[in-house]
Amino acid sequence: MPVPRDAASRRSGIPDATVARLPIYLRVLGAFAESGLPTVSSEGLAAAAGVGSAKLRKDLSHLGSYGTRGVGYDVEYLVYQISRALGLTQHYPVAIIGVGNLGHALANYAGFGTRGFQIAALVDADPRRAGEVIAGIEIRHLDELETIIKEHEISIGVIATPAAAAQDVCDRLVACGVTSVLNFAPTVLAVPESVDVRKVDLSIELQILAFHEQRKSAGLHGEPGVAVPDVVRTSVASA
Amino acid sequence: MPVPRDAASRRSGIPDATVARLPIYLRVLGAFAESGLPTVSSEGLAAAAGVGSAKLRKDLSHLGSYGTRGVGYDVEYLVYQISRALGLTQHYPVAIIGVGNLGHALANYAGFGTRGFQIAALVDADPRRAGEVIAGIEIRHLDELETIIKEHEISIGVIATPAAAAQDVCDRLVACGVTSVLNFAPTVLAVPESVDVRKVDLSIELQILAFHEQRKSAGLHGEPGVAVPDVVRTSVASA
DNA sequence: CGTCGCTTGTGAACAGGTGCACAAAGCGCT
DNA sequence: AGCGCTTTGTGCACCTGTTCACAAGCGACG
Ligand SMILES: NC(=O)c1ccc[n+]([C@@H]2O[C@H](COP(=O)([O-])OP(=O)(O)OC[C@H]3O[C@@H](n4cnc5c(N)ncnc54)[C@H](O)[C@@H]3O)[C@@H](O)[C@H]2O)c1
Ligand SMILES: NC(=O)c1ccc[n+]([C@@H]2O[C@H](COP(=O)([O-])OP(=O)(O)OC[C@H]3O[C@@H](n4cnc5c(N)ncnc54)[C@H](O)[C@@H]3O)[C@@H](O)[C@H]2O)c1
Repeated sequence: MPVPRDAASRRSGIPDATVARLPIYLRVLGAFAESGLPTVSSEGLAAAAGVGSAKLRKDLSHLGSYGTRGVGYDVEYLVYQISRALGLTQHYPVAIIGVGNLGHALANYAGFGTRGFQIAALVDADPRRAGEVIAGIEIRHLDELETIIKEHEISIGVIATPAAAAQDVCDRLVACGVTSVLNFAPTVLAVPESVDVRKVDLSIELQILAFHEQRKSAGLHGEPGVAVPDVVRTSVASA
Repeated sequence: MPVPRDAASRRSGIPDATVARLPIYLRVLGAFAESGLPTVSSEGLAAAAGVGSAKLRKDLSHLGSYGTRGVGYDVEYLVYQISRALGLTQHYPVAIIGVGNLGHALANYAGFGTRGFQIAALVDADPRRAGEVIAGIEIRHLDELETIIKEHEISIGVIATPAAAAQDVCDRLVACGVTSVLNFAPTVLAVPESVDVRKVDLSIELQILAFHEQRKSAGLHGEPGVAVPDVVRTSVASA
């Protein structure tokens, strides 16, 4: 029985690009709701979210036909529908592994819990850190990792360890049932296909910005649109 | 004079998707270089970077025809070429605005300076923070923002203030010449077209993971690929 | 020097995502 | 009820990016 639906539909019914934007809409809608606005047009919402209105309408159309022609979308109802589509009607406990500089900031981050996420565990390899309490959560030692993950039925792990430890930690998380990982360490993690990994990488972001900076300054004293000037293959190591 | 080159070429010669991956290749190549490996095949490099080998070859082909058929790519030379393409032969001073939990972590982050970036200034609105020294840099008060940016000729700004202050800070940065912004605050920033903004948003990442989590657990006790069940439009506010 | 095996670079097909433009649909006003 | 104004939802064309598959190129080896 061939089911030649397109790949996006086969997986979830909602395209990845849309899923990545839904949280932005959700946040903007939250602000609208607080200011008491009952409805928004696609135009208004799109402007606030920094996207085109057609794209926004197409995104929302994947969730269903909410919205009233001639009027717009009911803010509260749309918040509910997007939340439901994203799976935010459930609460997800998360564990943070590696409570150094970054891990501390994450643990203290208030915006964490606002949308259905709750820090259930903090884990670090350094025995001196064990026992320290941050934001009401006690740091536990790495030895207890498996116990803690299973005890709290954690399915989302946040890795904030040094790069060298990340793959190891990730393997252990996956082994005890974690199926989603948010990785702050600058490494490519290898995981089974059934596990989702997203990465947040500061230095990659900066390097992308640097690329565009270079483009801009090159344009100032040269032809716009010229290719990168080629260099003779000499003195490689000197640069 | 019509110049119907494709849009990617018109902008820079290198597609955006490729630019976003080059830093990953660069990091992996760095590891290879340290372990003394003289050359890599596209297969080997692709595996370490977590991409397909064809994609990697196409990416590299946008920089030029480095690489030797039957052999692979010279690791050191490729590092140099990618660095050059990304504009990392120059050094970029960056400013961090907002030195709270997150700002402190960023300022202490060693991996920052490793690839041509250097923290040139720390700025915070809280007068009690002014004078504090982190990683050898003194925190300055927000009032001095314009002076500092111009003094150091900073073109890349990192915003780590609360969301409410982000747009304001961004406007001021742009006004004194900053052309690239890395935004950690959960807000959509409005900027002129000539300015690049990239955002790092923890809660968006988590929400995307939550979406996939939901998909997985739905699959366990239902049909895979079913659409989201529709709900009657009642009791909107109750959820 | 010719041949063989390996790996690059790329044309071409494909897939996913975007933006335009408009018909369909609801609302309010007369 | 009818009309006109507004805004949604979507078909369609376009464009960017991915994947496949293979000819061309290079080194090694006999
Ligand atoms: N600090 C930043 O702003 C920043 C920015 C981007 C990326 N990162 C990355 O985030 C990671 C953490 O950065 P940081 O500045 O917090 O470093 P850090 O050295 O301050 O903290 C690392 C923590 O991880 C713990 N740890 C080490 N091995 C562990 C293991 N196997 N299991 C559990 N915990 C372990 C250490 O005890 C330490 O507390 C690094 O990979 C870094 O590259 C940091
Ligand atoms: N802490 C995290 O892990 C984390 C994660 C993701 C996103 N964020 C976001 O990053 C931002 C900072 O988070 P944080 O935890 O460091 O908050 P924080 O409250 O600890 O720090 C904010 C700092 O910004 C300063 N500030 C306020 N207004 C300012 C202004 N107009 N100009 C300059 N400085 C100003 C404050 O004095 C304070 O030092 C927030 O927008 C937060 O939502 C934080």
